[in-house]
Order: sequence, then C-alpha cells, then structure tokens
Amino acid sequence: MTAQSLRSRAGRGPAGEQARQRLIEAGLDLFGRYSFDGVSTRVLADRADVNLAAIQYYFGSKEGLYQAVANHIVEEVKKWLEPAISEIERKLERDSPTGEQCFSLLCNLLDRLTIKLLGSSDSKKWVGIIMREQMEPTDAFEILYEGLMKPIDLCFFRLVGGTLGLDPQDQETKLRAYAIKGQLLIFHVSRAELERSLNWQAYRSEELEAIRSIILDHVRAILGMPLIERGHGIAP
Amino acid sequence: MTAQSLRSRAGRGPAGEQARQRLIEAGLDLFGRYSFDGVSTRVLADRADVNLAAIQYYFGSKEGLYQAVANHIVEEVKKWLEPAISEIERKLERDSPTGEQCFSLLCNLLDRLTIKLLGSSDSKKWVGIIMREQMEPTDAFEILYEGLMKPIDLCFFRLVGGTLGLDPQDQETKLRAYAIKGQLLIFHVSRAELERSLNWQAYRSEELEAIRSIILDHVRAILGMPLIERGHGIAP
DNA sequence: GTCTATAGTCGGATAGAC
DNA sequence: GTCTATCCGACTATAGAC
Repeated sequence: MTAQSLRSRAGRGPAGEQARQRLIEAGLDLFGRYSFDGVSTRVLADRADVNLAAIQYYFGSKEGLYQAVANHIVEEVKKWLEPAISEIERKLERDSPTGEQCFSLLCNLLDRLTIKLLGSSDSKKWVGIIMREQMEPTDAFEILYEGLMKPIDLCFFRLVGGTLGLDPQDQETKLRAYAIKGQLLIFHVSRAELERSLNWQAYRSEELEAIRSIILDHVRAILGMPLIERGHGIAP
Repeated sequence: MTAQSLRSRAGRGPAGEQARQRLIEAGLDLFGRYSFDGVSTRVLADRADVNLAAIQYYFGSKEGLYQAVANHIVEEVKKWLEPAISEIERKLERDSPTGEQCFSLLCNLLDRLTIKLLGSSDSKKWVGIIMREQMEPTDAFEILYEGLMKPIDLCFFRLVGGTLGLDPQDQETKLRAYAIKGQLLIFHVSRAELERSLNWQAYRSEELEAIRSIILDHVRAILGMPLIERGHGIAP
C-alpha cells in the first residue's frame, strides 16, 4: 500500500537505522529470555515491528543479528561500567593504595554491580545471553569475554590482590575473586529458586539492601577486614 | 488423552525398557548441552540409536521426554545425595549439635558437592538443564525444585543456621546459605571463563583441591569459625 | 529501503506395514 | 514393539515488485 508505506517511512531516520536498533533491542530481549534456538525470525521481526526480510537485509542472517546483539551488550554495559573501572585503575596506578583502600574500592565496585545485576530489569536479558554462552560457547563468547568479562575480572583481581597483599595474577587471588563474584551471581541466576524459598515477589530496594549487606559482610570476612558500619567509608 | 494412555502402557517389555533408558540418556546429554530447542527429535533418536517414532511412543512427545529426563536427574542425584542428607538430618535431630559440629557437617556437605559438581563430567549435563530452568522455567522446574533444590537448600539452611545460632528460616540464614552456594556454583557455570583466565585445561584433582580449600576457608571466615588446617596450609 | 510472496528445508508428529 | 514413509506446519532465507 503506497499510502501506508509513505506514512511509515515518514517518521523514520535515514538508512533504516531505526529498524536496526529495533531489531537489536528485540534480539536482546528474546535471545536473552529464550536462547538463540528458542526464538524464530518471525517472532523477532514481529516484536521489532519490522519486516521479516529485514533481518537478512540488515544483519545477513539470524546469526548475524545475534552477534550484533552481543556487540550491543558489550557497548551498553561498558558505557555504564567503563567510568568506574578506569577510575579504579587510575587510583591503583597513581596512589598505590593500601589494603584498606583497595577493599573500599572493591566494595564500591560490588555495590555498583549489585544494583546493575539485580536491580535493573534489563540485566536479565544480557546476563541470560552471557550464561548460555558460558554453558555452550558460540562465536559470540569471544566478543563477550574480551569486551566484558575479562576487563571486569582483571579489575577484581587487582582489587582482591591489593587487599590481600597478593599478586593479582596469583592463583589464590583469582580463585578468591571468583568466589566473591559467585556470591553476587547466584542472586541473579537462582532468582526463581530464591523468590520461592524466601517468599519474595521480586527484588525491591529492601531485598536488594539485604543482599547487599550480606555480600559486603562476607567479603569483609573473607578478606580479613575489620567490621564496617552500613554505608562503608568511601575514601575519595 | 492418547499420549497419557500410551505413556502408561508403553515400554513394558525388556527391549522397550532399554529403548526408554537410551532415550533418557541421550536427552540428558543433549538437552543439557544444547537446551530443549537446540536439539531435534531426529538427533535424539539417532543418538539413542532408536527409531524416530520411539519418542512419541514411549514419552508421548518431545516435551514428555524432557520431563522424563528431569525426573531421571532427580532420581540419580538423590540416589547419591540422599544418604548424606538424611544422615545430616538424623544428627541434627538426635544430637542437637553445637555450632562447631554444624560447621563440620556443612564442610563435609560442601566437599561432597564440590566433588560431584566440579569433578564428575556428567554433572555438566544436569546442571545445564537446571540452570536453563532457572533462567526460563518450564513445567520441569517444579520437578527439579521439589525433588532436588528444595531438599538441598533446606539442609544448607539448617546447617548454616546451626552454625550461626540462627533459625534456619531466618532471612539472614537463607541469604548467607545462598551466598555460600554461589561460591561453589560459579566454579561450575563460569568454567569456560575460569579455564581461560587461569590457564587450566580442566578441573583435575589438583585444581579441585585448590578450589575446595578456598571455598572452605571462605565459609569458615564467613561463619566466624576458627582456622582449619586440612586445606591449603594455613599456619596453625 | 521496504515489503510480499514464496522457495527450499527441517521440525514434530502420525499411520500403518511388519 | 519396531520401523518406514509421510504429512504438514514452521523455519530461514531469497527474489523481485514497489
């Protein structure tokens, strides 16, 4: 229909940039929820409100869209995390902080991650994709690992190592850092189980605060730091 | 319904029982690796070395097979875990153990779980299915939750509560127990990331021992117990 | 650039021979 | 109980009109 296509084109940006964006958004949501195989191109196009042929046109294939989604995840999360990470790295390199200061930086990072990972509803989408890639890696794993996991891990290693007075590359440092990360991760991946067992409907700010304080207390104990009062010292 | 009556009737002969078993084994392996949508009935039948029509004949549908696999997971893991759990429960009820004794029982349970979860290659299959069910539950979630996760959680709650002198149903108890479980879980689900970052080829007994001693030390610190020496050489 | 129509393939499920 | 042949709907991808 000429009239309709003219009208739908009227509000669009140039070169179908908007259609691209809508497809990536739909892919992030649906792939994250149902996995690559669990979503058909028809459902994707429908959700994105674009034509079925648009996936091939813009991304070459369904797989191409999936990888574009992986890249989008890296960009979006980095946009939000990069400032925090580079600030930590700056402090580590300039001030050669003490164990206590490293610990304080680690607590800040964990706070940030807790809010992002458990408090925002869109985290479910990208964590779902990352988890599935961990279980059965595809080409997208490389994108996610290099762009996201590796930088975060490195930051963890340096902070945990700094707190314990160990080399960031020590096996012990890394294992302790992973164990700490695991305490955060489980509250995301076992959400269904947890909500049943604790009779929670969702993670509201109350529940988030309970989780946050437990994790921080555990990290404190693990790293042998003294007790901290709520709203631990943020040393500038 | 036809499927229901077929399911109850089918597989009476010894040959039929074998076909059933082979299909469940194939389903466990392939669903665990690639998810429900990631495996076709043709691939399943091929792997099980049975006819394509056997899936409908024995299980009514592909979904029926999937749920049979979930039941199989519960049975198999319970067969292995039930003795440990009921022994713990017996001790908890008969001896009303001290905090130290609860902690010791918890360490034993964690040891057992570490070996099963990280040391055996078939754990990847059923943990894969459980993880996917956590992310996007289907009917099989109920089977796995009631049969597996709930009993394990309960045991954890009682031991952690016993160690801390808290009620097993306290929110604090539960959250601390989950955080502890998370430290174990991450070494399973992030295996791909970990092996890269630590340059490990696999979890051999050396690596398992390193993980084990880190986790036990963390749990000890979290629960405020004194240093234990059966691990990675902490000064007495 | 956008859309319709359709090709070509593969999915789960079934009927009926043996 | 087992297996072959087949149905039919859903899938990804493409061709070509506009």
